[in-house]
Amino acid sequence: MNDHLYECLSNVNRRKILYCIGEEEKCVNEISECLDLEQSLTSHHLKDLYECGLIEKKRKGKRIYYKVSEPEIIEILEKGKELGDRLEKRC
Amino acid sequence: MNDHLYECLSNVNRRKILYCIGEEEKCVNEISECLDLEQSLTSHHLKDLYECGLIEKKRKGKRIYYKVSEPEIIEILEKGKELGDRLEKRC
DNA sequence: AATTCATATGAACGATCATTTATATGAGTG
DNA sequence: CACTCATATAAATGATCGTTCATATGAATT
Repeated sequence: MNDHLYECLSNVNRRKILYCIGEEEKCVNEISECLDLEQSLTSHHLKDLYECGLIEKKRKGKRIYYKVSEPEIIEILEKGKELGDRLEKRC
Repeated sequence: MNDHLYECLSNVNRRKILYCIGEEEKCVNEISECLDLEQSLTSHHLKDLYECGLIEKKRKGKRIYYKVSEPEIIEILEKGKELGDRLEKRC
């Protein structure tokens, strides 16, 4: 998984998580609810994102809060999304 | 495969192909040799890239030349690479 | 039209991935 | 200390992906 950024970004749920915590940090439950994903699945994806260095975590009491470590990733995602949309419309 | 750009970019050989034909258009054999990939594997990846809209093809005699359709993709790849490197060094 | 060169395609297979289920860890609370 | 809340992890499974091998297509050449 940790080979390259783009492998980590290839999964739509991981991209959604990045968008979701891009605005403000959130705990695992919030992310799960926000994206309607099972808690354990969210945890798995958070692990991948964390090992890739894309997100940071911080414990506050029982909860663990995650946030994007490099805000630039959101810009890259946006650029990719724009390009993707443009390519689709072409066909 | 055609769901989203990032799924197409997740494979390292496809990314290499994009870099390879980013500078100037090349035929399949040239791409194969350039990246040391089997011809059929190259063709498979070219098909994926083509269906994603990332590349264009043009026949000249026996050969088929491929080029990047949206040069912006190279910039996005570069940005991703820079970010990926930065994230790795952090650890 | 048969042959050759360039590329594409299809089937097969192992490898990796995404998801679910069940369970473990670990911090706070009564 | 027992309990519960929040999160993590491990095992299992089906799905998808990357690659290889064999073969097909299609254009040029003889």
